[in-house]
Amino acid sequence: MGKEIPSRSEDYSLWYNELVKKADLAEHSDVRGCMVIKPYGYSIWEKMQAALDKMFKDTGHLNAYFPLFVPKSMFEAEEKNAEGFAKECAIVTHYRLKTDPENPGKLIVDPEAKLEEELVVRPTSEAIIWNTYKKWIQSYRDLPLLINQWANVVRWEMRTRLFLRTAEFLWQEGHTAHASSAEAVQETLQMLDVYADFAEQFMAMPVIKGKKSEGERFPGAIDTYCIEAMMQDGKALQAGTSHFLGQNFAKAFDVKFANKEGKLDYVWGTSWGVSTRLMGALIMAHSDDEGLVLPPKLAPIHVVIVPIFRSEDELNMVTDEVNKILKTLRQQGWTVKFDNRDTQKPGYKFAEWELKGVPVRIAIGPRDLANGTVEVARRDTKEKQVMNLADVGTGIPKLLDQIQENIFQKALKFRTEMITKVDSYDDFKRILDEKTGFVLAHWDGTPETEAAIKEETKATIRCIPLTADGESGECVYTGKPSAQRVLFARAY
RNA sequence: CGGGGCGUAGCGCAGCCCGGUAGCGCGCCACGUUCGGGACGUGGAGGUCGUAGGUUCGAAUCCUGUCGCCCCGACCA
Repeated sequence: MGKEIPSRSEDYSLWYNELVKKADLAEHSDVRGCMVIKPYGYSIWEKMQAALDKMFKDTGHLNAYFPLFVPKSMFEAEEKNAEGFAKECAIVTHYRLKTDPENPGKLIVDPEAKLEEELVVRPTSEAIIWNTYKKWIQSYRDLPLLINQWANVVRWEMRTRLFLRTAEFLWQEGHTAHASSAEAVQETLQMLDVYADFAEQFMAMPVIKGKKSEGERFPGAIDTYCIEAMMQDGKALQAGTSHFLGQNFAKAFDVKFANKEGKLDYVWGTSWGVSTRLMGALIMAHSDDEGLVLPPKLAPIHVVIVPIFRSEDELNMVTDEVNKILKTLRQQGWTVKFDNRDTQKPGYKFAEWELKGVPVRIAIGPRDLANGTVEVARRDTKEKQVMNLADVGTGIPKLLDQIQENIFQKALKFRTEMITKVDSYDDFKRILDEKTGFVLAHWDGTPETEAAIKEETKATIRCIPLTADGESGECVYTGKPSAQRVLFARAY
């Protein structure tokens, strides 16, 4: 009791918020705009980190760590980047507090402890990292430099939402330096692929790869690529970005290298990142009115076993059988939880583990012991089946695979249905209002048109898809020529 | 920053308009009955009513200030 969440149809936003809290993923802290990520939520993040970290290392990257603070003069070196983030920076101006002489027991900022130069709490780390790279790079032999860092960043957002937009969030940011433009572009696209693979294979969330329009580009980048996902309420979510920085940061921080011909040149850069926002994406992509639906590859608990018993004797008999199942499944590397609490009834446990999105539940009681079976329930479809005890070792892993695949296919089907081609502005607006989702439309390529459409419809260009069909046409807004359709949507 | 809402027991809330011994549900503790889809009974513990000041014989309640959080909007690589 008391764990019900509102339905998606009733109030999607409320459903999301309540789900995050009731499933023990995160909660608001008393610090404005900041959240506490609770153990269950954090363990999902750790799963994401582990998978991504391996992918980064498999593509030749190494982890490092750079400071949280960026001196203001360093921060402002790359002008566009600084300008882009200026409005949402937290600044450290002092380094000491002291007792308030007029208010004993309270502290005030010590005016005598003012920093000579303010420190910006990093909203992103290009500045501090490129400032460092200057010292690390002299020759083409030092390139490519392939670094990633796992860190927290702070962006003073006016309005926040758990996981989707918080004032402080966790992420990874890759920062690489290369000897040629082509190589840097290749890196940018490679990491975009890594993100897309991660989203689809681990999160079971289909994404569309594309390039951002000028207006949505990362400040300081030449090109920003992204993966865009579709949420169940028809809104898009940017799930990851990969930037080709050109020589912008190298020039701002004077990072030059001697090439094979002995001539000095600025290095070419990339940066790319995904954040705890992926948690929000994961939740909104799959979950239902009963709670979380987690893809097995990211579920902290793959299988929960709920014993059915009336007496201690019955529990003991069930436990003997459960121990065998635990051994079998754990040997295969699955995380299995045996929920043998005698303080909650089975029905309560069923509901609770459904809320938490555990992919497979096994119930086993006296009836099963007599028949040599277990009851197996899958979270994604809520279907139950009776499985012979002897088959558990092969049947459960197979089922987990099926669930991973089913979740992805379901999301893919939904995403496909939520893409609509439109050829007139009337249709464009109607689809956005009535059907929602992605709208594929022709655009004349100008920032003015993009801004006007955004102003009138709140839809933004999510991306210019990389898999363009090459179909030319006329801009839905101005009627001017367009080389290809771009993807519009209202977005988080 | 504009608009709205809320700070009262661990959580969710009522009480405030109309000042007079601080309540309800869930949770928690104990015991018993229960246990294959969110159990029930009985008893019990738990609150400086965000905070500072004012009015009053008396303030959760009225007044003033202040802090914080949430929601909607603007903003958001």
